[in-house]
Amino acid sequence: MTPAERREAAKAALREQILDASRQLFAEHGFAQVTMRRIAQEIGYSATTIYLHFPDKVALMRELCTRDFQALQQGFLGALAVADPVERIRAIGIAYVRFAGTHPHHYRLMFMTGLQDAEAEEMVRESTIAQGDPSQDAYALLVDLVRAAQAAGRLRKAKGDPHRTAQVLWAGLHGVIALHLDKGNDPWVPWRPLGEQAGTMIDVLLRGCMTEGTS
Amino acid sequence: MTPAERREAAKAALREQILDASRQLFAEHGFAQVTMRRIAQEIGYSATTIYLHFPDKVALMRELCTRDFQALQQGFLGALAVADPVERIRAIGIAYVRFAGTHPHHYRLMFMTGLQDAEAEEMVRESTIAQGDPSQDAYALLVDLVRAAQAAGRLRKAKGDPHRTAQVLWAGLHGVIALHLDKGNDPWVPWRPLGEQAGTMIDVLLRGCMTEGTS
DNA sequence: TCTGAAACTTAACGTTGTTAAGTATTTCGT
DNA sequence: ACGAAATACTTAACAACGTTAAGTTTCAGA
Repeated sequence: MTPAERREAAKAALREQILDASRQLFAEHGFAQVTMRRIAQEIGYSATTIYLHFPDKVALMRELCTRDFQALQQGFLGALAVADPVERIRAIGIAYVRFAGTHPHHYRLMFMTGLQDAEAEEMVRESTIAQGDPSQDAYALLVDLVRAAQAAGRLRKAKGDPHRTAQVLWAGLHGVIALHLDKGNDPWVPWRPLGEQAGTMIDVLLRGCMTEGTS
Repeated sequence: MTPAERREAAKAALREQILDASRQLFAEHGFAQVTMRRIAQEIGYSATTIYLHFPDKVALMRELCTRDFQALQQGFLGALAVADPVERIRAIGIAYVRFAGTHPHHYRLMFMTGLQDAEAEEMVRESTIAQGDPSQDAYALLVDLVRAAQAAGRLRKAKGDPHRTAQVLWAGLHGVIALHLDKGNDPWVPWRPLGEQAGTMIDVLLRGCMTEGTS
């Protein structure tokens, strides 16, 4: 291994170390509560070293998000084995909620962080995920499943647009999760456990989207 | 008017001025983007003056939230005129989404701000709104409407718990709104306009909750 | 008119993300 | 193997933030 390679490998390793420390800290305390200096302390370097590997704190978060999208995608793979088109969608939904319940801070990072418009565009452009490819793009996968269920005559064709149905399904589950994370401890409302509430949501959504008498 | 009264009136007026300036700035730029110094500049006082009227920035936000809850409640009043139990729920939902679309930053402040557990408890305890009274508590109102629709045989009784159905309806709409606010500019997903998407959501949710053949 | 409290301001603290400048350390051409 | 240049990393610092302490003005009540 030439010295140049060795140097580059060490650099990549440190970059990975930064990502690992950040992931753990963000997951434990939340994005805003974690400072650059705290991350630096965790890896035994000074805070400014992080800026040799990432342009700023948001970029660090973005990289974690991109990777976590892929982890979420992995969680979907098991659900794809289900044969029935509607039950397959239900299984995907349950996997989605399970991910959110297991990694609440990751979920918040990925879906509840209002990044600016420019950042969002940049994120898509820079991303290594192939948009539209169902094996890599979770949203495209959901649209595909909806399309299949509609083709099988199990789901209604909402104005011929599978996106409409896919987005309703996604938004419904997101609503349950988001309220749970943001207001779950609000004593004003008698919340039920996340899994239970999400189960009810999936039931209602699917029933609302299904054709008559095919359940 | 005694001088003491005059002083107290002036103090209350300034307090109101702070609230007005904060509301407008928060609504335009968002909570985190507005600084205490910026608010102070707007009202022509120094930043520390605000602390003579509010303990901290979060308390300022809380006061605005409490008032906005009441404004939202007002928006519901018109919808209550609808006779049909199910259509009344639909009208309430539309009013809710309209509020979110008209005051996105207010909505974010009210429903997408993860306040700490202690703060949430304190907020309920300090609140002047009577919890459980449908004329003041929007959630209690929704539960009441669900109960009525169930009693009329139009909505299914989900395990005998109206909270379950109410929370599903709320979470569904919240999901549409939250995704719209946080990810609405994400070019990854072909989003539809908020009103349209929310309309689809209400249709699906109500259909999923209704008893057979009563639409 | 004097006194004391209330209203308000300036100065400052500690913390944040981030940048500038400086110091080792290491690689590479000769 | 030695000096130059690039690389890795650190310390010091900046501007901005929420917030607190201390000081100054204003003004009602005796």
